[in-house]
Amino acid sequence: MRPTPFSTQIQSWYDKNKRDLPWRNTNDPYKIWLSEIILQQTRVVQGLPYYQKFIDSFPTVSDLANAQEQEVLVLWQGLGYYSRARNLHAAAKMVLSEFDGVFPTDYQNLKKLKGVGDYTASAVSSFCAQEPQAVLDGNVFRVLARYFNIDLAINSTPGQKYFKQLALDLLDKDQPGKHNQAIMEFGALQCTPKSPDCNNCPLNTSCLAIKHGKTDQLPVKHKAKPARMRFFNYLVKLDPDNNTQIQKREGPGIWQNLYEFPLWESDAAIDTHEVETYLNTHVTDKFVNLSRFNDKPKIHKLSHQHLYATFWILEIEKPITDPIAWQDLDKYPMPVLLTDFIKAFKI
DNA sequence: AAGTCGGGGGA
DNA sequence: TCCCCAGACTT
Repeated sequence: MRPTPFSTQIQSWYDKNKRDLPWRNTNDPYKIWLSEIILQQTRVVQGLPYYQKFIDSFPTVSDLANAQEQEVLVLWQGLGYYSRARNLHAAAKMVLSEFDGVFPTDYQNLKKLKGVGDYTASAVSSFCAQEPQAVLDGNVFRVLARYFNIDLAINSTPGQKYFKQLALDLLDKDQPGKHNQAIMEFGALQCTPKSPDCNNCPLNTSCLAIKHGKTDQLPVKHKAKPARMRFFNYLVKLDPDNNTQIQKREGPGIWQNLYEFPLWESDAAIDTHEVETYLNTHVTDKFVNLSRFNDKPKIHKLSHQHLYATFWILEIEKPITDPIAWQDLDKYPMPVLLTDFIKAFKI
């Protein structure tokens, strides 16, 4: 079957404008999958160094499966959405246990892997096995919404169904992998979210958003509810040997399986006196000095939470019972809020 | 169907 | 400041 004019033009644009990215120079489904997990909700420039680190540390899916989760999380540190890293590791183990170490390339089996949803299964199966599956990511939503002037919300159920069918109708079944990569690259480089370069676009004569002057209003997306505020008081203990104490964050919630200093979450900003009261009733270590590291709360913004963090330095009288040497902190995966503090704090 | 899960960067 | 980024999972 002949590709649609849309696909032909997109692929022609792709031939001239595609970036040279490392995961485009391989057919190894393990590497393709790894790149797709890293790139979920993540810009290429941000994900690129992480991809290289993972390939260097774990050249094969067996290497990844045999690692400790903590190693994987340390490598993932700073990239966010840490469930991706936990699921990545679990999926690698599944490949060994359920697929005899052979990474699947078909949609149905890919979808069984933890962390692999419709997008990633479509991407890997179309790239590696030329399976006729249409990808639907933020780029594709934007390109299709504009080119066909569709105002269904991309984060509504009717919108998802409509765009999925449209993407499938447009797919070049003979070259689904190239088609999918082309439309995503087109969205990333040409049909950008803000101020797209429509004057220099090969589709500008047939684009319905341009025709109706609605390019800057598409795609339509329902707004997220505003973030909630949280107040984190980190108790940074230092004993006479310059050892400190950290603990693993258990689920549910943010930063599962990452480490942090002992945390007191309060329902408002706290002053020194209130911290002293808290310490006297909740912390058994005797401290010889208490000081506040940051005068104003450090604001750390996540998608759905705004964290107001204060670091309290506690000089402890006796050696800590479960000590961590300060210089060993980098062996533990931690959120950026804490690695920034550790970087700034000099003993 | 709505909420949750990070962090960074562009305008 | 707001929005988006090669989405997936839970409730």
